[in-house]
Formats: sequence, structure tokens, C-alpha cells
Amino acid sequence: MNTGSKAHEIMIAAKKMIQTSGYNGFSFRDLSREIGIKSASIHYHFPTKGDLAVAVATAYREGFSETLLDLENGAATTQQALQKYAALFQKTLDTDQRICLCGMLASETESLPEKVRMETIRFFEEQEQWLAKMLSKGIIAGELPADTNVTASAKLILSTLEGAMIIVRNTGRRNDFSTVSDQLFTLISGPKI
Amino acid sequence: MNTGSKAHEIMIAAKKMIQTSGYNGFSFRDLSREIGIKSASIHYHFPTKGDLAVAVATAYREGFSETLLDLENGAATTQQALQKYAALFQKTLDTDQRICLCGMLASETESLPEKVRMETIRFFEEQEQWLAKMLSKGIIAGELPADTNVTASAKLILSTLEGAMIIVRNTGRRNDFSTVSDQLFTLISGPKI
DNA sequence: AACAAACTATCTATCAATAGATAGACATCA
DNA sequence: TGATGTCTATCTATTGATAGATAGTTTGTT
Repeated sequence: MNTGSKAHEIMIAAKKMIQTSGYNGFSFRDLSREIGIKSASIHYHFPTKGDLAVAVATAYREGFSETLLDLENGAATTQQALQKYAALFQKTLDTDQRICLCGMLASETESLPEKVRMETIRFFEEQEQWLAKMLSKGIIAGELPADTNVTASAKLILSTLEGAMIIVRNTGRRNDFSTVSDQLFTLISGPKI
Repeated sequence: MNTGSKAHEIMIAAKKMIQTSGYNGFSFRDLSREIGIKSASIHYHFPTKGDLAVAVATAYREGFSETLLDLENGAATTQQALQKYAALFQKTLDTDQRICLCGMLASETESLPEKVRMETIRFFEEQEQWLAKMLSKGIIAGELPADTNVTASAKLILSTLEGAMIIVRNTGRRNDFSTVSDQLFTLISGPKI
């Protein structure tokens, strides 16, 4: 898909709206006003709201995976990788008070078309897998305790970051995101020798 | 307020709907069908949707505080208290696939009337305070490391549990909630001596 | 005790606004 | 010409909310 195309422009705007107001909180008419075309034209590119959400969630998930590859390549240690990972979410928060797209959609899971939910599930799985990989590397490198429960810790990190975004956005306490993530990574890295 | 009253009945039904579908995901007409009165009658008791949400969130927050008092009195150790605390959220998940009311509302913070948001903020503050109190007790009792950052850990616990609920509900992986909370409490309690 | 007034709680009917979605017309471009 | 992408017009359905009618209950007065 050509990133200069109108469909792409629609998806960018939709991503922002979903991250800000959620699936039930945005409409095609909101989008049409933002972009400057009529809502019927949005239907041309994305026949239903669910189609749009699937496309946005898929693009988000795939884009995130690519970002994680880059991140992984640029991090010398697991701690660095985790810090950079958390920084992705922090950056989202600092951008128009957004939260993770899939976290936002997940909170509305009862309202989601099944295909959208499939995408969010997949997103979470991919995050956990990546985090587990980073943690395993950290164990092998001696950065983390040898008895670290990698699977549980990966799930813990993801839950924490998603939850922290929601709370921080609600309360406006901007420092709390890093307070929480730093504390978590300190605990995970184990006792200082 | 008489718990047998219609207003109370409305609030019980509204609580469930918000916990399941969120603020934007339920309507007065959904409620009216559930309860068996017309939506105009709900307006009689709660003039606006925001009024209803404020009342539900306030009742939830106050009820939660009372529950925490009982919980605290029945726990011999901080670990027990934390486990019981997590069990509250687990129980919510196990009930109609609900999540924490204030967590759900918080995810829709952009759509909330300000008074509702004030309630969720207050809820989170109260949770953090209670958790910090438990953690402090645990340090004094020698259950937790003396250098535990109480404030950060309290925020961490809350973020984790809220995030885990959202992810678990989305993915349907029922065991993950306790996987995450157990791992967190293990980390917080520090190294086995 | 009887009655009227006030209160409570429900209803019908309705409104304005919005939302997802559709069909066909139209203009541009390859 | 056919494909693409936008538009107008419209539809059904829903939503939060309002005004006034109605019925039952409670309170106050005689």
C-alpha cells in the first residue's frame, strides 16, 4: 500500500482516534472531518468500521514488530532493550495522550468485531514472545537471575505497561509511567550483587 | 439509599454494563431492557448518563474501600493481603468477564464527564495508598526487603493488575492473571534467604 | 375519617443529533 | 472505456434527553 494514498491517510487518522477515544468513541464522520472527505468516501476504502479497525490493528502490529527488530539490534543489554521497549509506550503517551492501540481495543473487547480481536490477541502474543526472548538473552548474559521465570515475567511486563498507560492517562501523573516501569525492571533484574 | 430501591437496581445493572462494555458501550435503553422500565424512567432517577456513571463509580470506590478494610483485617501477612487483593480482581474477571469498573472507565478517559474522571482518579489514589500501607507493614514485619520502594511498588501492583485484566479478558487466557500477579508478588517479596 | 395537595415514579411521545452504511451520480485519469 | 475516488442523498437504527400525562402513595388540613 502506498503510504501517500488516501487509505493510508485514513488509517493514520483512525489510529490516532482509536488510541485516544477507542473503537466506540470514534466515528467515520469524525474521521471525515479530520481528513476533509465525506464519510461515504471512507466506506469506499474501508467498507465497514470493522474493516478499518482490522486494517489499522494489523498495520500497528506489523509495524510494532519491525520496530522491535530495530530496537533489539540497537540494544547491547537486556536492560537497555527493556528500557527502550518501555520508551515506546512512554512516547505514545507523550503523543496526544495516546495509549497502545491494541491495549485500547482490548479494553473494549466486548464491542469488537472478532477479526479485530484476533489482531489484538496476536499483538499481545507477539509482545510476550519478544519480551521472553529478551529476558532469555539476559539470563544467558548473566544480567538476570538464572531462575527467572521468563514466560511469567514477559507477561508481567506487558500487563504492567498496558495498565500503567491507562492509569497515567487518566490521572495525568506523567511521571508515574517511568516510576512503574523502572521499578519493575529493577525487580526483574534481581538483587545487586 | 435503600438497596431495594429502583435507583439501586439501576446502578447494579449499570455497573455490570460498564464493566463489560464500558461507558460508550452501554446505553440507557440497554439498561431499560435489562431492568424492565423505560429509559425515561431511568432519567428520572439519574438525569444524565454522566450522573449515573458518577453514582456508580462513587459507590464502587466506596465499596471497594470497605472491602479493603475487611481484607486487611483478615490477613496475617502482607503476602496474604496482596494475594487477597489480587483475588478481588480475579473474582471480577470470573464474573461475566468483567474488569475493574474504574479501570474500564479510565481507558475511556477522553469520553468521560469530568466528574466521573475525578472518581476514577480518586479510586486509583486510594488503591495506591492502601497498597503502600500493606507494603510498609510488610517491611516492618520483615516480609519485604528493607529497601523496597513502597510508593513505586504500590503503583506497580495496581498497574499490573489493571493491565492484566484487560489482556486476560481479551485473550481469554484465564490462567494468565494469576501467573502475572504471582510473579509480581514473588519479585516484590525479594530473594529467598 | 375524608379530602386535597404534594410527592414519587412510571409512561407515551417526541426531539435533535449522531452513527454505520448504501446507491447512484459524477469527475478525473490511464 | 474502464477504473478510481469522491460526492450527494438517503436510509435505518440508535442515543441522550425532554415535556407532559398518569397513577399510586404520602402528607397535611379540616
